[in-house]
Amino acid sequence: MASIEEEIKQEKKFASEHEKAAVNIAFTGSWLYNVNASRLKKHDITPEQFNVLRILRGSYPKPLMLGSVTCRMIDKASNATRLVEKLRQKGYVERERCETNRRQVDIVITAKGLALLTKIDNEQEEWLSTLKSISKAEAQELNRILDKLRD
Amino acid sequence: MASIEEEIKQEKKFASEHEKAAVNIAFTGSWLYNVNASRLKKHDITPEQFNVLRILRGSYPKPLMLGSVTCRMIDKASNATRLVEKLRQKGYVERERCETNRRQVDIVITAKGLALLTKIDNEQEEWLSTLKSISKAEAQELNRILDKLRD
DNA sequence: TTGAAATAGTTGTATGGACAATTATTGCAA
DNA sequence: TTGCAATAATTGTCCATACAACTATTTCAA
Repeated sequence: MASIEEEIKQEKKFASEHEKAAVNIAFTGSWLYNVNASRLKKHDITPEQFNVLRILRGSYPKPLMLGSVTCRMIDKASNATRLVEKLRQKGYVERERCETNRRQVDIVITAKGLALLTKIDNEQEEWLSTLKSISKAEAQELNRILDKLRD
Repeated sequence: MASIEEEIKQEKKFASEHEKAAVNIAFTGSWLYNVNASRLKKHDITPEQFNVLRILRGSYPKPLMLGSVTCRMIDKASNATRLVEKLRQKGYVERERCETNRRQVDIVITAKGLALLTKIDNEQEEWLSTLKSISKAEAQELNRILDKLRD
């Protein structure tokens, strides 16, 4: 097992378990992101775009306004506009100005977007196997501690 | 406590604890990054630049070649060149072509860079308090599980 | 000895995130 | 009623990452 100290070739010990945990979360998050990005790459889609598509599938066939997409995103950002525009150019989503409140923009996933997600679903097992070095109980404990950490 | 489902306003349950853990790591990592970025902002430095400076302090007064900086970084990237250049412009590091192997570039932290880190060290307690909602034992367990996950 | 392979770093382009300024629309209170 | 504040989205700028192409230097084997 490669400890976090070995991974970042750190000579000195961390000052505390808490500081080590902060680095470990960042490092593991980055590692996980790259594994995910590489499996999505063959579908010509980024993890961020994939995340937005899954959010839209969650509300399908009801559209979501842009702000609702943003607040469900893993990385809250102000550039949902640009992410959605990329997905629109690829034909995975459609945008329409909301008629009842013309400030809003309604976004809905297309049949092509749904088909892409279905295709990726079929590879889900392979992707999840990346995480199988920990047990279900350990995954539960991990989730519990991370939720508590953000308190 | 805000569970990860609440944080991303997910109606459906995750298919598995493992999938939930993957999202939880990404979400918590992003949250932690933003807390860190905001405390470093008053020093006009980014978390990535801060990380590079700490790496250079770790080897001070011995310089590190660029490749050694890269392999110690949390986010391995190919743009250590540009990160170091930003730090050089701010006067925090110096670069010099290595005389024994002219392909390499030696990088060393300056007195100004060391002084900046000392100043930030003094705020370390405040930053670490962000993580204090979990106990030391929980931090240890978290580190154990994350190390195992990357196996 | 010499030229191909390996090593170390740099640079261009695309993607995404942070933040601030701006536009358009709606709501509301004096 | 009107004009100011709030809401929703867009846009510009900067920083960072991913990846590929490229330069310079060193190594090594035919």
